[in-house]
Amino acid sequence: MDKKVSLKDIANHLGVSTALVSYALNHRDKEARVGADMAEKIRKAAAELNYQPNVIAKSLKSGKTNTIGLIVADISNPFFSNIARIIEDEARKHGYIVIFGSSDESAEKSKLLIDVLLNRQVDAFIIAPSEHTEKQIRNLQKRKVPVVLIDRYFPNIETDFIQTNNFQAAYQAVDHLIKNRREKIGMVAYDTGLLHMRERIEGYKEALKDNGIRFKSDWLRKVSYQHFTRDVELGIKSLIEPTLRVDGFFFATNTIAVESLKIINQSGFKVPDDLAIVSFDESIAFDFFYSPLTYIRQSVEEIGKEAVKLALSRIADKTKKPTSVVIDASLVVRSSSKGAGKKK
Amino acid sequence: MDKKVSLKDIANHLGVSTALVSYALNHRDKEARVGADMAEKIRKAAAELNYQPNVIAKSLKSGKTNTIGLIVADISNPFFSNIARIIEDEARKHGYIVIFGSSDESAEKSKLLIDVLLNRQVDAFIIAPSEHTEKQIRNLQKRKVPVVLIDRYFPNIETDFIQTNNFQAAYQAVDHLIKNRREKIGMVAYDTGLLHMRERIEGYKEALKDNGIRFKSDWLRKVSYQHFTRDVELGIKSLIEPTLRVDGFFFATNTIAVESLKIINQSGFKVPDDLAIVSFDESIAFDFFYSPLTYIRQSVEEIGKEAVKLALSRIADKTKKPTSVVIDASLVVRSSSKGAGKKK
DNA sequence: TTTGTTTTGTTAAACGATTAAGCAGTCTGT
DNA sequence: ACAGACTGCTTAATCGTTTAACAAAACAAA
Repeated sequence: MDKKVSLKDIANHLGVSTALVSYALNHRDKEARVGADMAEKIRKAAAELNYQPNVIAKSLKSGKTNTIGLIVADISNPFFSNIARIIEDEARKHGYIVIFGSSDESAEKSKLLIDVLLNRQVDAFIIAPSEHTEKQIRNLQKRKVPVVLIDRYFPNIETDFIQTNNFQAAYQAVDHLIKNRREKIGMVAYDTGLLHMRERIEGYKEALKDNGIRFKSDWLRKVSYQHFTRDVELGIKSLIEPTLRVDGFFFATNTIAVESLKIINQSGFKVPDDLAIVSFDESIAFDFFYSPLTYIRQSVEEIGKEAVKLALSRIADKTKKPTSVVIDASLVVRSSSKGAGKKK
Repeated sequence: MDKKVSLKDIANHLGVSTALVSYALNHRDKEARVGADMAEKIRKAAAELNYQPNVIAKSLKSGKTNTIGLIVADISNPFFSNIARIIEDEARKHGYIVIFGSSDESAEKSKLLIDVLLNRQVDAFIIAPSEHTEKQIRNLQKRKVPVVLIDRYFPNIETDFIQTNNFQAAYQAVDHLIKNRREKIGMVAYDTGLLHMRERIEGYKEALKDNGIRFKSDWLRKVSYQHFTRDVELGIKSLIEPTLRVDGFFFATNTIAVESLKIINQSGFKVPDDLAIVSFDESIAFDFFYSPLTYIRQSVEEIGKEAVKLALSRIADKTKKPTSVVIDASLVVRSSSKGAGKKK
């Protein structure tokens, strides 16, 4: 009961060929014309010997590993680990397992990860792509490796992707702030060319415009991944200074929001009276902020499930036209964005 | 530049045997006595053709997959996703990748996962074991599959494991509460036989005892995974009722704490004046609770790194005596446990 | 000129499965 | 009685590597 038993072991044990054993265990009795009693005998022996097929060998033969490679910015970020969990469950339902890697928003790390996973012959990639990784994605496509992008996408690459309707969500959030009587709304976003971020910014601007508020470029603060803490602090502080003195904030992600809230907490300004706040994404922190945050809820459930679905259908048909799925987000209104001034 | 190029392709391209190519690319020039210029030629060709070895084939031959299987209760739980991130980085440094699975604290799911990963021929497991999975762990050991347990362990199984010193940490936490003039301290823990939980409870009791406080069994509330929300609510509510009216809480995990804080928030009791609080683990929520929580900080960094280290060393030597690593946790004191009553 | 020693390759088996093709027997129908 | 179909199983190639064992040629030593 020590070394693993192989097909050959079963074959020897019964004095038959490995071919027969393979057919029987794969329930190919009919096509392969395996005798009924022999099939039974083989399956019984397999069970007795506790035979477990060697998936590696299977993969080598079939060229399929039943493995999905998942690349996100950081698996320890709740947004991604939540998606990872959904993807894991969904993948296993279909007999796939998930290998993951964190790119830290770095194109080089991303490339390394893709190479590693490619060598592992993953059947498909699910990627939340970092900036400047277009070439990597294109390369995968050229090699006919199924790729599904999540959370972000590249407009000039035809890929399967699934994404929240960032424009709509941002628009809705900012519109909500304005409807709650805020007029000077600051936004803190990541300094990246990635489209999802640009869409959020566009939604913000459009909502201002449609409400007759002229966008001031000082209201938009872009923070870098490298100097995140510093940039957020500087950004928030300058936005609440008398010169600008915004009365509302729209945060482009939960990480930005969490960091910003710390600064706001130190500032003495009160939410929502002095400052109204809406953030993208969720965070358990939002629930415990003294004025629970209004936030944009992306359906990680749907993103994850759809991502696996797209991946599997592309594995099944590599030539089909790319599908893009855009899902609407919902605004969860809580106290941080309550109306200010006169009107209740 | 489409289909992947194999050793054979390079061999054909140069008109040599695959063996030679293999030797050259593995830099076995010396042992295999490959001509210096030929070796050069082969390596150049490989680079030109962008040869990437097929890891699956390698694995089949070598019996090694350079893969670590990670099984935790839930990858979307920050505690585990943080560990996962460390393990991922650490594993990749050594040429390993990580496949993960979430067991949801269920022994059946755990068994399924182990079987799946076993079939994938993972070189080692890193597992945060669920209750009633002793047999599964023993089985792996019997089959000589390297296993490292993290976060929890089984006292009657000799395994490599790495764990926080739960007793010490809990003792320290509760002792701290008492030193801050709390005398009726409630504890909410998971209802599980797993030793890590029992150790936390023991630490709690011992701290009470050493401080001359007689433990009342009503103070200890065990909540099930299945009826988590309900159990927590009932537990907290009964503990703050006049009959018991505890003046301090010790929460056994961050999940319990987060859920409990919600109830406490509704209760009207104030932290730390009416109730002092210390929790195990971290949570971003703790930072934003109006009275930031004092908590026990486990070093996920150390747990993750050590887990990989133990796994690799066991892969290298399967017969060595199991190593157990116990790391001390540190108490991060903040306002939620500030002294009550007279004494500042 | 043999015999040995190096040097530089090649051959072929192996890892553990899958699967097309082949080969005896046994039936069936006319 | 004999072609053809069917049954039940085996052979052997294959996936992409690795590696032990062998071989051929060049060269040195006797």
